[in-house]
Amino acid sequence: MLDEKKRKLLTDVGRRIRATRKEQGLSLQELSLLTGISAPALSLIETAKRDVRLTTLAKIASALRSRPSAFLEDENVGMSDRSADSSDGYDIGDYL
Amino acid sequence: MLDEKKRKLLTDVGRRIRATRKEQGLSLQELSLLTGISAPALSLIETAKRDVRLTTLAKIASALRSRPSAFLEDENVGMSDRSADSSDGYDIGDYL
DNA sequence: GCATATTTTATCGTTAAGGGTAATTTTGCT
DNA sequence: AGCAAAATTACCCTTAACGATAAAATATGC
Repeated sequence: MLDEKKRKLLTDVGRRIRATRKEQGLSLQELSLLTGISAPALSLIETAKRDVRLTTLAKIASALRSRPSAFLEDENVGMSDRSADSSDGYDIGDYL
Repeated sequence: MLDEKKRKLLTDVGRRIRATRKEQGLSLQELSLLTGISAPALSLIETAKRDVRLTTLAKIASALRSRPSAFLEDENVGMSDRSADSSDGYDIGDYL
């Protein structure tokens, strides 16, 4: 799974996390110490190879003194109506 | 895990999801069809018994024609024990 | 160039997310 | 009150997140 939309979401989040971490001059190891999340796991998250859980995102946001929603801010408001096919669910608006 | 802070985060998110769903007059089954997420799973999420993944949150947000960050809007910054080097501004101590 | 730090990747193990189903509880409505 | 719809809970199952470690790749500096 990890189709196009999911990829984009995770890519965006990962990119923002990395940008924030870099801004603060932190290495993955240092962020690992701050969050309790292993450096390899952080790498996977930042490179969009892992579908992070909410509490994990919260830990990262916290360590970076930010908010979880700060990494999610895209203004893709659901535009279309929602009639899904329910095969694998989703997509409704195709948010992009 | 699932300590106090995580609980609060998940409780907040679940409460907001439920509120949004109710506003739109949807049952868990209906939302299940829209999202592809099973009704039991949705129930667990809304009642803060499950640590939802990002893409799952995105599916729900999409079905509710909302944004993932809409469910996360909290002002809790920093549960961290990060030494305050405040390179960027706000240093809220921690939330809760 | 070489040495070093940082990051990525690869395994392995544990734990939990998520679907499915069924049973149970709760809510709503007449 | 009862009945139906909705929601919760409890299983089982598969898959993936996450930590740990080590190894490999990729910067970064000397």
